[in-house]
Amino acid sequence: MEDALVRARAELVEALGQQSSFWGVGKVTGALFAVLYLSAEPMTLGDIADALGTSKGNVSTSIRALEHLGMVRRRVHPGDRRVYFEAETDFWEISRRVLSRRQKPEFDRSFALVDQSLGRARAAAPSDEQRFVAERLGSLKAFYDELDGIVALVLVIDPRRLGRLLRAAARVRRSTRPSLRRVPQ
Amino acid sequence: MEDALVRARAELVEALGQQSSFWGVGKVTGALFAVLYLSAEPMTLGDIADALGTSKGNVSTSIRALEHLGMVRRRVHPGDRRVYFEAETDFWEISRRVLSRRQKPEFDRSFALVDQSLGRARAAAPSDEQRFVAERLGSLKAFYDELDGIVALVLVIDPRRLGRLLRAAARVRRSTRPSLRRVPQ
DNA sequence: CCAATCGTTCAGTACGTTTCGAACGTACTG
DNA sequence: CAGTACGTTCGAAACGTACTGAACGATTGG
Repeated sequence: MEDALVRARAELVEALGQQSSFWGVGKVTGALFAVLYLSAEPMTLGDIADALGTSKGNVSTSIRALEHLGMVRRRVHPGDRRVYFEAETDFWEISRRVLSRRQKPEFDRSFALVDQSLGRARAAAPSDEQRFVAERLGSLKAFYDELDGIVALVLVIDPRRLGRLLRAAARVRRSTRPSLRRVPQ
Repeated sequence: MEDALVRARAELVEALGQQSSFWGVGKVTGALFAVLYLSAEPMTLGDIADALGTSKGNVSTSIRALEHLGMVRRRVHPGDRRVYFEAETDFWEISRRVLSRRQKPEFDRSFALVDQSLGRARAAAPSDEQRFVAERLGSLKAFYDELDGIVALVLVIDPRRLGRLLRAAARVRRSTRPSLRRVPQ
């Protein structure tokens, strides 16, 4: 029965719709991507609106967000004034872009604030209180520094290399500290 | 002037309050943690409410969320019926817990849905359409698989080892493909 | 040049989430 | 046994965000 395909589609649409907040986008936006991703042919804005059961206006707005994240491409056929949309299929590339365009700036802002706060605390008049606050802020900054380095690296490194690297690291760790191996349920 | 310390505190409170949504908690919750983190002594619920300029009820709710994430500990002194709260200071430990208790389950649910969807698509009656959908879902699942492996690893691995590892990987990459080195602004 | 079709915009609205604050239960004090 | 000092709970309000639907400009074909 062809019905199975329909259900498969519907389920992915729901799945991506649900975890849309993870990417930092609206529910419709996630579902929209799912629809495009599972469509063999590029779709027009009206097609998508129908498939999602929502308004064209909504789709227009959502799709712009996806374009901005590099998750959707726009394609125009000569002699056809409709605009066709199709999904980007390289998820590692998508992740990189989402990370760098959405998460990273936010992270950087926060980082700068912590830095500034630390500077202020260090400049304050010496006291037990001052030393305590400065030390805590120092620890926090150190953490942010490391995290920042990791994120920056993930943005540059090849995902397959990353996978291999981590697997290798895991092997070393397992053989070093076997007590931490996961207990089979 | 002692004022600098006060401002340093206020700035961190604001910083963590702002990026609170990153951890998946409310604004007050992030600010609350900042207050506790910069307090030399453990604080009672009333203290915190005063410091934040919010209600005790609000703090009570928020602090429970932080406890559940392992970001705050509760401590009772014998002969004092007040409850004191103090911040967890090991951020790597915190990250691990937040990741495993909040992000991971959500991720797993989504993962299962994709898996199920793929199963359904593969079971559907063969056709061009069916092959296309099955292939796309297969790619998505492969991506999720890799991602899942990475997350699982990060949850187990020692952060310092991770940092060293990534730095090493970056060095290799830089020397291999110097053209990708970042252009100094 | 008109009608139809397409994507975009925006003000209004519906919805979910966060926050407040009063009421409550409990445990200690005198 | 009051009275007080806690932390908790919960309904109501405030708030922000996502969505709707009509109006609009642009483009194309008749």
